[in-house]
Amino acid sequence: MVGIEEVAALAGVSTATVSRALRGKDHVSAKAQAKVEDAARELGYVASSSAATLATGRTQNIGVVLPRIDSWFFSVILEAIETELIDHGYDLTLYNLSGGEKQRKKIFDELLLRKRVDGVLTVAVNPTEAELATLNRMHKPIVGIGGPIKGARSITMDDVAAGKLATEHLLSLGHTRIGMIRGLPNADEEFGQPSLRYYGYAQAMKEAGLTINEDWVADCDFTIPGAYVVAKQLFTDVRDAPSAVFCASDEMAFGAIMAAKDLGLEVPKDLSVVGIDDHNLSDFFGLSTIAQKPADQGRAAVNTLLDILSMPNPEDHDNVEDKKEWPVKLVVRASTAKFAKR
Amino acid sequence: MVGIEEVAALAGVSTATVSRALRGKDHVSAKAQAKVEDAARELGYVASSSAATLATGRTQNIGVVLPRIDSWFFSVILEAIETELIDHGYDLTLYNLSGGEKQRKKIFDELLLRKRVDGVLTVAVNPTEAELATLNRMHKPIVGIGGPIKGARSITMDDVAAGKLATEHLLSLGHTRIGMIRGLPNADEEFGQPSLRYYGYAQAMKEAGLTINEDWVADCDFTIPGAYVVAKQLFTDVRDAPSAVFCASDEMAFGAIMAAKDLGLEVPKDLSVVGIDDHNLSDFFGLSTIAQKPADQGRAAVNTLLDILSMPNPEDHDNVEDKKEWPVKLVVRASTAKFAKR
DNA sequence: AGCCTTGCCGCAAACTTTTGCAAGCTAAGC
DNA sequence: GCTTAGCTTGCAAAAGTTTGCGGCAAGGCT
Repeated sequence: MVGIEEVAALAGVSTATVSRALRGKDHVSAKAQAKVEDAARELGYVASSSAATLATGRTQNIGVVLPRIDSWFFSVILEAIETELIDHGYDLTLYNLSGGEKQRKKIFDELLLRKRVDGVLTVAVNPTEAELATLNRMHKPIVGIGGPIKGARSITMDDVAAGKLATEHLLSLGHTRIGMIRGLPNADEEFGQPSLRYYGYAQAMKEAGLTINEDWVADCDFTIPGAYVVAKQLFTDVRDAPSAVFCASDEMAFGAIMAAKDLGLEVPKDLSVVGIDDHNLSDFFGLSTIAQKPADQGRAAVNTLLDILSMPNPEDHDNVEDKKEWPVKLVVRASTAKFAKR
Repeated sequence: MVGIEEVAALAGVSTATVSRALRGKDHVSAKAQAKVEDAARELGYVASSSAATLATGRTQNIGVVLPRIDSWFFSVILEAIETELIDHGYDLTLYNLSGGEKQRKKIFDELLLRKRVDGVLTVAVNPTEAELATLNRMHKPIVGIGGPIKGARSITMDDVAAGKLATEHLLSLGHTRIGMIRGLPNADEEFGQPSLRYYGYAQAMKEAGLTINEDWVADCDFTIPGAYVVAKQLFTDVRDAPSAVFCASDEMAFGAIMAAKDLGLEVPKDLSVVGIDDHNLSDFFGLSTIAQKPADQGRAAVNTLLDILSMPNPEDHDNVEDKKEWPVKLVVRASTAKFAKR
């Protein structure tokens, strides 16, 4: 296995010069630089990251923790994070929490602390006080996406505002009989998005002087099939069905749209549907929705984390609360229309 | 930062004993074991993985390379791989190739070789000879999923057989006018699954004594919207439309089903549809399909890689070609039925 | 009682790189 | 021509763990 010494020998310089030349940090004469680079290429030398880490204390590696991967939001965000990290010369080690509580403990108590990562990015994960404390003790900065983290930096959209915006869109079209398919409170999300989005809905309804018909509000598990089932009930069960429905996620909106179609209802003539996400299939379904651009959120999170890491003195790394509101935007497509008496 | 020496001091033993006690490998007296564990817990000590790597040459870390993450197959497989690796005490560092050729070169030439990973897992990525050679030179074993790798181990389903099985299912139901929506040859897949699945279809048709109507074969980009568009054409354009269609992926089958519905066709009465994958939404759509169980494939790949790594002598690591066929299974649901004259 | 085996444990080398410090060299200025 | 400044380079220490080898103690056997 070829090490830095072989390269130094071949280039006729010391290992110190090799190290400096290859990283281009310090001043090295052009001649030496060239000799070293040639030698390194010839030998196929690439530095051992463990040795470098040991010497510098930096791993050039970020730990990313998320509850699951196999769903639209998480996979999109993960892909964006990965690409952004690579661009900045960082590796990504992945931890998904789908293995249960024991695995979570292992990840936070051991894996993240093995001096294997310089910092941590969490997505829709709410670290406990204890978890945050260990991270802090190790001076590992953390930034979260998809939910405010008490005592740390986070990038998160305003779920109440999003829910309100979606509902107001329906209101502005003249709808008054507006239902909602909301997420189950104990879904993966650890931050109560389900309730927050419902609050936004409730708030908008109240401000419009409308009361909420509880029969028009259904709980659902955030999946297409789940929404299909509750939507079918919602649109048939009650004598007086809603003329519009706000779904707490785009995938649930897809289920609702398909349910409506199967019931012979036309969207948006008979029923307006609005979601939250701007899923990559939303365009296909013609779904009006609140865009939250997870890929951009991921990139932004990477950049704030890397900013923190580039600060000169380590005590600055310590986690301080700083919640950055992520803007949301209404995207109007073909699933919403002016209310028309049936 | 607390190191092994502090623990040794507090426990009143040498660092050697601490190391041995904490990993439970060597024989350590029960008393010493307890003392060390207490001390470590008290100080919140956890070993530095870089130092351990430097000393042992093993990283306890696997590199996983895939073309994308934001699609069903890849995210499911990635999640399974991650969980399996954690269970075995390994970390996962993730490389996705969506950043283009330059990024790919960087990943294979630098990142994977920094002695940061013990082995490599690729999903639907076909390494070039050169890439394979560097890996080999570094004695990094590699195992691939989703396509045979020349000169390395791989786990892959038989795409021809899958296509044939799907088609034969339709044939066995009495269909003769069978179309196919196949994938575009230059999709992400680097192995030509599109053509392979088509060969299976063609073979089954030929063996049944049927000729293929080229008007009933359409190319598509493996997406739902894409399939929706071509399916609509397929079912209307020709005077004599097919009575059954085989889609090279489940997502394309979903698009086809929705297209049929929008055209007023009933599935399976007017049209039978079969796919490949067993996507998690296939049940919802009632889609008959060929299951390929990506999560199981991922776990199997992890285990063969870990088996290789646990071999005593390093020369055994060298990559040898060994293609393991992954079994596929027909899952019959509600989207296929006996052919009935319209 | 002495010897041998067995089981634990500690010493110190090894793994590979980075970096502070000091020294060497070159060129410029007086 | 000599001094000085500034750039370049090398020496060697340091980072934190693992592990082969040898020593030591205790217990069993003759």
